[in-house]
Amino acid sequence: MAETPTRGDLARAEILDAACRLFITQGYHGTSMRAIARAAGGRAVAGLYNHFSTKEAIFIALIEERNPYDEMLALLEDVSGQAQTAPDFLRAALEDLLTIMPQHYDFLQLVQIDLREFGGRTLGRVAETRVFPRVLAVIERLQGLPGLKPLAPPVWIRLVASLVIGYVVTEKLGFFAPFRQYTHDEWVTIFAGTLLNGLAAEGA
Amino acid sequence: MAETPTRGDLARAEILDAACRLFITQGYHGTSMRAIARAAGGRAVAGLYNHFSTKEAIFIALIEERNPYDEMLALLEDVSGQAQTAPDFLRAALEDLLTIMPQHYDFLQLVQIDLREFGGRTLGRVAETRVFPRVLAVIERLQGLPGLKPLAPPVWIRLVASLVIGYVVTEKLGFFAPFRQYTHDEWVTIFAGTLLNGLAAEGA
DNA sequence: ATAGTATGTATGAACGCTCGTTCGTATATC
DNA sequence: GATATACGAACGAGCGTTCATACATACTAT
Repeated sequence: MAETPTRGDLARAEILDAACRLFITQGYHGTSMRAIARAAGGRAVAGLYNHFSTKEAIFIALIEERNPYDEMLALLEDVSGQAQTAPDFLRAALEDLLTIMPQHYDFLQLVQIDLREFGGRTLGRVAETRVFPRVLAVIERLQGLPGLKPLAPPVWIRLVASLVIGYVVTEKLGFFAPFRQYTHDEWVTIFAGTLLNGLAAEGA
Repeated sequence: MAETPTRGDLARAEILDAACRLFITQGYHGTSMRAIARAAGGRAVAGLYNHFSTKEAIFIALIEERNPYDEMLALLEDVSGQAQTAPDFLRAALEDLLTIMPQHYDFLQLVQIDLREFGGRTLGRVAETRVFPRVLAVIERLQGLPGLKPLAPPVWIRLVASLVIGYVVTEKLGFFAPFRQYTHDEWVTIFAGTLLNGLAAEGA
């Protein structure tokens, strides 16, 4: 395996790269096949159809082949196996996810496009078959750890998802705020530090 | 004032309602003028141009006329005037924002569309002139309150924004999770309760 | 009160353009 | 010579927008 890529493989990848860039900045319906062809090395439109049967097939390929779920789930499972208390788990998981997330910014944008313009159909297929089962297993293990308030398990996945998604979206919104951008370390401080410890320790 | 609305006013509002609905579910470029006309009482396309000069003008009108900034800023300023400590402020502000936010779900969706398909131009104009000055004033007042960790002021607006946005987006994502939806009270418990108090009190 | 008129609001048909896709064919690659 | 990949040209369909025109409403002059 790891065969040397054929000319077609390279073309396919170049098309996916270009399409991803355009989908993210213009949306799916705002991106034309001609624009993709132009951005993928100035090709002709017709050539795209040697690699993808339709425009939607390009989008589906991006969601299915370029998602970070395997990497993220592996880390989550690793953390869940090591943490001794629920707060430990949450803090470690946040640290890991906040590290991985920015490396897959493109995919998160694609997710939002799928939600907006396809009602989430594309992501839904991937999540239901490949992601949720493993997340549920992690939550189950988490149930046995001390330091967990009596909240239903889904709260945890939503809590983490909310923080991480908020982090990413806010970074984007930050464009409008006349403030400097914050570093990764500052974000970890804010979420896992200030939020979980400092504030409440001093609060009412 | 408060004149009785003319036939044109009613038509205009009906068009905006229909356009908002379609933009949210299909995106800006995924929504056609004909689809808007059809959804706005089965009108003819040409009639839309008696009320809006272009398709983009409809979107701009939605962002400019149907944003909740005045209401939200008034509440934020009210809370900031009453709170005696920074944690008090954060908790009260969260409670208020989580109450208001779901009532303006549509607008938050429009914001995301503007970010995606227009690079945020539309929202940017509104935010810079009408929103940021007032937010900065609140942050300034907050600086004088006890219980505030030595973080730069922008952290606070980002923190709140992150939580609120995450909450809204996660509610949307919840569609894919095989869990029940959570009530407003449960969310307040999770954010202002568990997050700020319970967890850290039991954590390391 | 009535007739006439200006104004606001609606319409169907059409224009030029771009869209996603297909076709026939040419050029690489093996 | 077979197969994979590329191309230019063309298709029908749908797009945003405009135009000429008709109906509804409100105001003015009689």
